Amino acid sequence: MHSHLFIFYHSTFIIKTMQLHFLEQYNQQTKCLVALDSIIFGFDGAQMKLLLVKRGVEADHDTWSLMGGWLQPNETLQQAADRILFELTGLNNVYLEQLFIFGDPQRDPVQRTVSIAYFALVNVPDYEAHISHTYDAEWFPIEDLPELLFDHAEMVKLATQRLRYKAAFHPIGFELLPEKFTIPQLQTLYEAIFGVKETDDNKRLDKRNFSRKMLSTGLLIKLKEKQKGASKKGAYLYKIDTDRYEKHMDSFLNFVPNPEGLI
Amino acid sequence: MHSHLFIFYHSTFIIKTMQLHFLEQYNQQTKCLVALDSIIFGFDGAQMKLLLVKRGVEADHDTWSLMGGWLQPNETLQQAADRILFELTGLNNVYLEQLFIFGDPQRDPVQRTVSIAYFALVNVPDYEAHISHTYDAEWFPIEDLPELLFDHAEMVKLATQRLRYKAAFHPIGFELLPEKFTIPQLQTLYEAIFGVKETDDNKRLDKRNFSRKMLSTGLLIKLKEKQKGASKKGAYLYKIDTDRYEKHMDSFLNFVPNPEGLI
DNA sequence: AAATTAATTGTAGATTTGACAATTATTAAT
DNA sequence: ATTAATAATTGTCAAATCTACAATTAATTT
Repeated sequence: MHSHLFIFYHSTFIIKTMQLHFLEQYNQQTKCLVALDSIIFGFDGAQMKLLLVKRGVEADHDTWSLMGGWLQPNETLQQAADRILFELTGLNNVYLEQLFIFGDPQRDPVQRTVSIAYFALVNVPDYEAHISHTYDAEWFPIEDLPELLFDHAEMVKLATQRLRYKAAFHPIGFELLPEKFTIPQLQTLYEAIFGVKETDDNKRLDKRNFSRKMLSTGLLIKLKEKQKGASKKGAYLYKIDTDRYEKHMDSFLNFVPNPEGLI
Repeated sequence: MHSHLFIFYHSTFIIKTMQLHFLEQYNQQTKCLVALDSIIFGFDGAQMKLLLVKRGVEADHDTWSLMGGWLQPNETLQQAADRILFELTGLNNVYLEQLFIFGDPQRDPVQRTVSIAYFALVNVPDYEAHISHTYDAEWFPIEDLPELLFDHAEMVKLATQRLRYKAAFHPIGFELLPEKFTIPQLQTLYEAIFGVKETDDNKRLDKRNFSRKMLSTGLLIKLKEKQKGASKKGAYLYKIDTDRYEKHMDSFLNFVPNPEGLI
């Protein structure tokens, strides 16, 4: 069995014939439905969450699903992912990053479908009210997910790995926090990303080392305000230096000791 | 405009009706051709190369292409990528890693196609004779590529970035070398990955530091043999500790000083 | 025997890491 | 008003790693 390219190159037919064959080759090929499924991670200040919608289809009654939909004829993949997320949640201007393409022949029992998985990080409180009143998406603790549609659980697993990998070497996750945040909040986020519970005292990161490393990136701008209420002393608020962040996204620091074990 | 999931959840039709709508939804969706294109990097001891085939189609006469073909009905994406590479080159047992999916509506002028890009690393001399005598694929220096089909140049660019990123933090690229190799060969490979020419004396990596770092991974097994011919003294040959390599693929060491600038 | 070539190996200062606890600012309680 | 309680902030030191630097070694060629 040879691929079309191979056949073409060996072809000695005249141009017209080749062109015919050419189009035939295109038409003979099986076509697939192309879905886009987005894994939306959220952080509420303590826990990592995942945004899901309920798919009320008979075959998959009561099954929760990632933010999914179909690719339309005249949009790019990125546009499709953005549009679908907006339609399902009202979320806009979320940076969706391509994760992986899932295309097992049996992954969708109805019809052969390849699914392009995207993932994104958002701050839960910023959107919670909006989402829950208007749409049917809900946040679930990442530690306690319901059964998911098709291979969506596998997608979540891979996205979690990718998130941990990135977090271990890059200062990321600021999208998961409010615009103004404290260093302890940022540390709690990092611990949540790596599945360290607040009670796991021995697994928590060292405050001194974390703070030192994070500040050494030069990406955080210290504000004069302090966070009120969360603690008696109050922690200084920081915001991110957006310009520097864009440029130094790929600056590399091990934020997690011995990441080999964690990833 | 609402996605199918959204519509379903709001539907109050009875089950039968829903099921009808459900299938209709599937059928209404546009289907795409799904292509797989593989970027095959090679190394001949001095230069990074890219494996291309000539696509003899009228519309793209004399245009070189990545190793591409169509997804067949009953194969996984990985199987399809493996099969296509085998059909075009005879190469077998090559580790193809998923890179990205390209799906611009206009990327294929004939018909809407999404293309899943894979990339792989192979040792040129191991396969050169085989490939060039039997198939129509050819190696090109990465620095001097011909015009490529569709968005294949973009794919190559992204694959190069990914390769550099990985090489900067992981001991990789052994697939690009013969089974037995020397440290200087490995260093030349690393320099080639980052586009450092042998004449760029100031950009070359430091021999002492590179050797120390690479050996500190514990992945290299020193053999008693020396490489003959390449130099008067002769360099010791090494092989890779495959078991350790599989386990420690993700061990992290900066192999390139200041990688931020390079990636 | 000498010259040539490329491989191999070493070191010292600077930087970063990781493992450790004391101090400080604020609020709540007495 | 004083004290207790809570969580934030900050510091140090030894070990490991990084970087920038050049001399020595093993073989071949002259």
